[in-house]
Amino acid sequence: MKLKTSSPTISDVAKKAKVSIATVSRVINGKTPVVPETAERVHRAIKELQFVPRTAAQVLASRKTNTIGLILSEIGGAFFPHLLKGIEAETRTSGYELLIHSTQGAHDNQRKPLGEHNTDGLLVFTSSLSLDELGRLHDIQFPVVLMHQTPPREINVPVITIENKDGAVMLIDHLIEMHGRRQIVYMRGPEDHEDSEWRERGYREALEMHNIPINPNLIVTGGFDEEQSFAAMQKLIRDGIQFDAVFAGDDDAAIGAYRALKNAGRLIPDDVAVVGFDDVQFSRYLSPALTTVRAPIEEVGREAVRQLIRLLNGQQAQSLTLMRTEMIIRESCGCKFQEGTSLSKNI
Amino acid sequence: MKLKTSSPTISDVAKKAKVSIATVSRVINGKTPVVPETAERVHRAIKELQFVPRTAAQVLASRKTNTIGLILSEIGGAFFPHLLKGIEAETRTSGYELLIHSTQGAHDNQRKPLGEHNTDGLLVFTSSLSLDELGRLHDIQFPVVLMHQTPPREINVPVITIENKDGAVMLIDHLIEMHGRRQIVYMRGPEDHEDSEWRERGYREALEMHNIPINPNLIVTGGFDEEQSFAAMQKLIRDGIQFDAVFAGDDDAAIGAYRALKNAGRLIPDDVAVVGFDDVQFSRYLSPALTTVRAPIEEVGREAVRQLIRLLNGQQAQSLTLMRTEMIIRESCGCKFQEGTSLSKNI
DNA sequence: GCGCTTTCTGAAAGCGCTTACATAAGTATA
DNA sequence: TATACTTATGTAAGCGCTTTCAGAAAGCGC
Repeated sequence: MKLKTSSPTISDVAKKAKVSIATVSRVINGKTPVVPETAERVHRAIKELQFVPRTAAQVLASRKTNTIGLILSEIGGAFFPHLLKGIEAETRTSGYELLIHSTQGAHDNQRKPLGEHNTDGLLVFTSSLSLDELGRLHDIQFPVVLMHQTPPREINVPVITIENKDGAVMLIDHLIEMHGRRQIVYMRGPEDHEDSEWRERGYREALEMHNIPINPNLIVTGGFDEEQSFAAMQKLIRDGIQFDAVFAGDDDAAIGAYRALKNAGRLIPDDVAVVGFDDVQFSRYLSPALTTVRAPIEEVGREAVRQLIRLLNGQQAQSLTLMRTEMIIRESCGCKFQEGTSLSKNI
Repeated sequence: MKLKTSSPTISDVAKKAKVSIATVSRVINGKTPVVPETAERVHRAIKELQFVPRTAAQVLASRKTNTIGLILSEIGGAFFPHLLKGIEAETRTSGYELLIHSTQGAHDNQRKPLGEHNTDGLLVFTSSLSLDELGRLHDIQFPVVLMHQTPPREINVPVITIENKDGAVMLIDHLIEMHGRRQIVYMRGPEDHEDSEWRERGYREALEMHNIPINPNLIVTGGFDEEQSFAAMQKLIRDGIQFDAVFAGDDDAAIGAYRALKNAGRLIPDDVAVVGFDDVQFSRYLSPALTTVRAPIEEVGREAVRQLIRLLNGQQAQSLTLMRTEMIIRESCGCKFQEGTSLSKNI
C-alpha cells in the first residue's frame, strides 16, 4: 500500500506503463505516432492512476495556453447571456478554454488583465479595453478580435458588429411610412458607444430621406439604461417638448420610456409610438409588446471566436464582419394584432 | 537597437535592474521584504520592459493556479447573469481568476473538465457535475462548493441554496388566504431538480396546513421552461381539469402558462391566478405583472465564492447556507394596484 | 572590537510537462 | 549482405517562474 500525497505526474504514468515520459506525452497529445500496443499500456496506466496533466506545465512547455480571453465592461444586461452562449459554444467546439474578465466598476488596482501571459488571443466587447492596451497588444502582434467596436485607423484588428444603421433606418422608416409619425425622439446610448452612434446615424438618415428636419430637442441621452431613460423621458415631457414617437436606442431604454409615458398618462402607441433595439427576452412580454430590431448577438459571439481562431492559426481574418439585423414588428409602433397574440412567441 | 523576438522574462528584468531573478520575484509577489531602493529599480525595469509574468510559470512553480472554476449545465436562462455577476465580483475582489465551463449539450468527448489540474477550487451549479466526478474530487480533498444542490450524505461539501420551501409556502398561503383559491396547480421543474422538489414540498405543506387535499391531477411537469409548460397547461385545459390558480414552478414556466391561459380565453387573475418563482427581470413587465418569489441569486454566487475561499485558505466552511426568499406581490395573484403602476420598478 | 541576531539578496533546485535530437530496430534498396 | 531510409522510443534540455538555503551586510549589546 503506497501513499502518494499529491496527484500523479507524467512520470508516475511512465513508470507504470514502462515507457519514457516522452512517450506518455506523445500518446496524450496524439500528434506523434505510437505503436498501438504501447499506447494501450499508457492509456491503462493513465486510467488507473487517474492522471490528468497539469495545465500549467503543458502551457509552460508548449508555449500555448489553449485558452481564449473574453473582456467586457459589464456582466449582466439582458443580451449578455446570448453573447456568452455563442462564444462559449464556439470556443468549446474549437477545443479552447474560456477565461472571462469584466472591467466593471473601478479598474482594479493590481489585477493584471487578460493578455499574452495567460491567453492565446482575446475577444474584446465594446470599449472594455483601453486604447493603450489595445495598441500594445497590436504592437506585439497578439491576436485580438473586437466586437461592436471599430478600432482607430492604425490598429488593424478584425471587428464583428451588427447593422446598427440599417436597423435604425428600418425602424424610423416604419414609424414614418406606416404610422405617419414625424416628431421622433432618439434616446442615445452612453457616451462614445459605437452602437449608439450608428443608430443615431440611421435615425438622421431616415429623417433626411423623408425631408424631415432634425430637431435637436428630440435627441436626448438615455444611456441604454432603464433609469436614465426614464428620467430623460420625464424631462422631455415636463419641458413640454412635442413628439409622437420614441426610438429608445435599446430595449432597456424602451422600458424606461414606457414607464415615464404611462406615468404621464400618454398612451402607447396611440399618443406616442415606442421602438427599441436588440430584441431582448422581455421585449415581447411588454404591454404593448415592443417593436424592435433583432440583433444576432449569439452569432456575433460565434463569429468572433471563429475569426480569432483563424488568427491563432496564422490565417487571414475578415477585417470587418457586419451581421444583418431584422425588424421585429409588434405593437408598440402602432401595428395591430389580434387579441391575445402579444404573448405569443416571436411576435 | 536590440530586437527581442518574444516578450521579456523575469531574467531580462533582473538583468536590467541588476538584481537576481529571485529578487524580482520577491518584489512582484510582495511577500518578502525588499529594500525600497532595490524595489524601485525593479519596478522601473518592469515598467520599461512592459514585463508581465507568465501565469503558467507562476502556477507551475508555486503550485497554486489562483483561479476558481465555475461549472454549470447551461449558460443562458434569465437568472444566469445575476449568478455570474455575483460570482465574478466576489472572485475578483478576492484576487482570483474565473474559468467558466458549461456542460451544455452532449458531454464533450475528450475535453477535460475543470478540476485539480487547472483550478484551486470549483463552484458547481445544480447537477452539472457527475456524482462520480464529485466523489473523486471529494476523495482527493479538492475544494468544491455546490449551489442549489445537496450532495449525497457521504459527500460533505458546502452548499449554498435558497429557501425554496418557504417561498412556495408563502405563495400558496397567499393564494389561499388572500384570494380564496383552493384548486392550485403545481408545475414541476425538470426531473431531479432540487429546487423543484423543495418547491413542491412547500406546495404540499401549505395545502395540508389549510386542510386542502392534494389532487394529483393538479401536479404536472412544466420543466422550468416556457414551451414545456405551455404544452402542459394546454393539456390541463383540454383535459377539462378544474383549477383556479397555478404555481408555475418558476417564472419561465409562468410565461408558458400565461400564453396557454390567454389562448384559452381564461382571464388572469380573475379566472386563474398565476404565480411564479425567481423574479427574473421580465416578471414585472408581464401583463398582468407576475406575483413571484425573489431569490437572491447574485448573493448566492457571492456567498458560494466566499465559502470556497474559506476552503482554499484551509478554514472551515459553512456546510449549508440557506438564503432567504421574499414574496413579490404584483397582480397575477389577484392583488390590485392603481392603474399604471404595473411597470414601476419592483412592483 | 567581538560575537550575535536580524535583514536582505543570490544561487540553485525544482515545478511537470513538450520537443528537438539521438538511438535502436525494422524494412527496403542495391 | 552491406547501406540507406523509416519509424518508434528514449534522453535531456529547457519553458519561466517560486522558494529553500545559505551567505553577506548591517545593527546591537557588552
